[in-house]
Amino acid sequence: MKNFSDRQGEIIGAALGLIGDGGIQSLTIKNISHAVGVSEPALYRHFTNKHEIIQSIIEHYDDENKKALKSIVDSEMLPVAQLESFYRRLFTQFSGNPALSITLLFNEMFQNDQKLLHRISEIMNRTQACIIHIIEKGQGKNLIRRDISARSLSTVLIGAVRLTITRWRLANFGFDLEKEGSSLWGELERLLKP
Amino acid sequence: MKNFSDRQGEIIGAALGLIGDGGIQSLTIKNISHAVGVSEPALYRHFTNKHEIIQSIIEHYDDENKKALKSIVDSEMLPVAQLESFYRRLFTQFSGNPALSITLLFNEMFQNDQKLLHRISEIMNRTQACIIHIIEKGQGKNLIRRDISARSLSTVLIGAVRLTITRWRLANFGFDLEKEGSSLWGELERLLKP
Amino acid sequence: MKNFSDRQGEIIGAALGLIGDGGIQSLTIKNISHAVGVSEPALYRHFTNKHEIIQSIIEHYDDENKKALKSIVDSEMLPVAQLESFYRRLFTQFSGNPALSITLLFNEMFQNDQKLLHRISEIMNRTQACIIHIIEKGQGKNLIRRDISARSLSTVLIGAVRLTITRWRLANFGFDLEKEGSSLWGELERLLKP
Amino acid sequence: MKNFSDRQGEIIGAALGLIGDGGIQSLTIKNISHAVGVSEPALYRHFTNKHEIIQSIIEHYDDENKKALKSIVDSEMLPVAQLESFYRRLFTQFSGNPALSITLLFNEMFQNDQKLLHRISEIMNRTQACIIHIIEKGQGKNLIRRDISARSLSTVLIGAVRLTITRWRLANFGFDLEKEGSSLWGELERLLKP
DNA sequence: TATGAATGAGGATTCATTCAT
DNA sequence: AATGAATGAATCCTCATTCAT
Repeated sequence: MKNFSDRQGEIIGAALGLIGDGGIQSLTIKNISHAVGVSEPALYRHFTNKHEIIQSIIEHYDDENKKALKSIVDSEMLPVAQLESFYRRLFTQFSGNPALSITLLFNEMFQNDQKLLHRISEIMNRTQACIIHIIEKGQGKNLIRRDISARSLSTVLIGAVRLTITRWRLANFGFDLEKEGSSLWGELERLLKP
Repeated sequence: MKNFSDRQGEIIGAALGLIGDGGIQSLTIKNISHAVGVSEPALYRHFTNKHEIIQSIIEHYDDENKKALKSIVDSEMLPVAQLESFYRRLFTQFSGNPALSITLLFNEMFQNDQKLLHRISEIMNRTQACIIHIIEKGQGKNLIRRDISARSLSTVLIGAVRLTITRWRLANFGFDLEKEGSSLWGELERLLKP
Repeated sequence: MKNFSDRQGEIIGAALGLIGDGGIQSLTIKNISHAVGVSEPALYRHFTNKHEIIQSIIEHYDDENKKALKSIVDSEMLPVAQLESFYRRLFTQFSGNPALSITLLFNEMFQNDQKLLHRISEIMNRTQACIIHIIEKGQGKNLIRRDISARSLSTVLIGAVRLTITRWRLANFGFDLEKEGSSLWGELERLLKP
Repeated sequence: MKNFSDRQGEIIGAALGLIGDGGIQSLTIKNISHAVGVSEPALYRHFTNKHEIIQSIIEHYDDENKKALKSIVDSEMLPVAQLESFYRRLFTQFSGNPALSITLLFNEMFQNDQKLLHRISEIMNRTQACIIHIIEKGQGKNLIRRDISARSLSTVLIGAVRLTITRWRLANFGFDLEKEGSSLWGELERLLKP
């Protein structure tokens, strides 16, 4: 859990915003420095590299993600409620900060950097492992159908979330993501029932 | 349905390969021309723009996609079999040509081009509309569960496919996509049952 | 007096038009070939070079100019009438074909080609020599003031013409050149009077 | 009245020199940067564009021109002396810095840029308006002939200057411009007399 | 901690020209 | 006589990065 300075936080925020608005193509040192309101060389006081900035974005996202997952898993809720909680958190979070939605898609962006790709893969796997764990608990208590593997159910769940958010982005954030997510959840819940 | 010349086809192929290997970042005129084996200016005989090359990639993908969808919808198969057919086609196709998998992810790549984004959105919507139509037929014949809307089921289905392929990419094409897809399908089928 | 083929004439015409519309910057092989309606390599059947095309434009202009001057000098008119005739011819000619006005300004365009520059200088000098000759005849007959050298008077005359046409170009051909020229001539005539 | 930094001044100077030597054709970013002694990208720290460089050349010229005109008009000299002063300033100035002579010919160079053309037109008109004003004052005091409009006289005057300088350029700066100008002025003065 | 100035490498694109057909 | 395809050289410009201050 790296600790970022204020300026570093600012920079990461600006970078996230830029990626959200215009894709990685618009993540240039010039754009970041403008967004932060400093000169270009100033960035090199806070990060050795453009690459380090990107890495930090991912680590930053990972931190937040880990915390949220932990708080859900550690809670006393029933498994299905935990899934719902996880599920709703995503939609609420993205609704409030559309730029964040880009994090879901990191894997497409850093194709030319094996190390980064590997890191992203790790993060995705950890999240899925967590979901699987919750589902298995639910299946153990017979609250979730057992005729389908926890793994497949997790794929269905996460896949549906990702696709919905992708469509939201493509629609230029033009529909109410939380409402859409809410109505979808009602159906997904039915899908999970034993 | 545009008709591409031989060279145009070659260029589109090379471009697809480059995107597949290194993301849009590596889709440069230089790289394309090297891949095709000609000089950079030569490309401008065949496309007026780099942008036109990108557009053509998308149109090319759209053509193939449309054909495949049509042949499935026009077939005599039962709805669930049609879904399976659509589903398997994707996995087989991508298995054979990993670079193609990039097409699923176009939406993440051309963030700074509203027109292109819109076109991609259109293509995605058409595909989903088609899936929904099949599911509704299945629901009409009581072959597919009716307690969940066709739309939600399509989201679940497509989302699961996309996520699986994404994971395959992230794993560096390191597992057998078709096998993974096959086992997932067995479970999805059970999910669809009334 | 070179003889140009039909196609060569067409090409020279197109080139003149292009220069007139957008300056030498727009005199490209591509633009010329488009204007003529043939492919780019086709031009090389008719001229060995882009340079030769430019040269031919100048020679073409020279031919026309020489003919006009000769017909005026050979006429029976009085010197002042000859001057007026020369003067009016320019304004009428340019009025009818604005693109032609560019010829007056050749000297500014081919700055990097000493040979061409020299040729243009020659043409200008010949024209002025001719005007001087006419003025001297007028001075001999006491029809034109003698307190100012024929050379200076020619400079005044030609300078006024050039400036007027330049201003017309700058005004985007937005005023009636012939009318403007006519009214100016009335005053110039008075200036020449003994 | 824009304020240029030292480097900007250097760049404008280099650009003027290049245009003077080889026309706009030789005004390339590469040439300018070489002339200044820096790399090509360095120019973009000081001007956002090649276009902005060109614009600045014109504004720079305009500044100098305005100042000179003002000092002449504000002086106590008689109108004809003012004309002479204006007239001689041009010849002296150009004599000392042949590259500057190019400014007289800007109008021929930027044919494809309507905005720039308009600006040049403005500058020319202002200068002429100033000359006309002086002449009118002279006519009011009966120091300049009244049978010819001030406007026509200004055209004659400016036209003669421009033509002389053009010829000087064409002659490769091969004659003494100031002497030539001096002798011409003697005659022009006679032309102006009532 | 910050900046103004600079740069090498590389980006897309246009140019005049050549060559096989 | 004409063309489609190709190209080396040059165009303007942007990028991430460095360095002296």
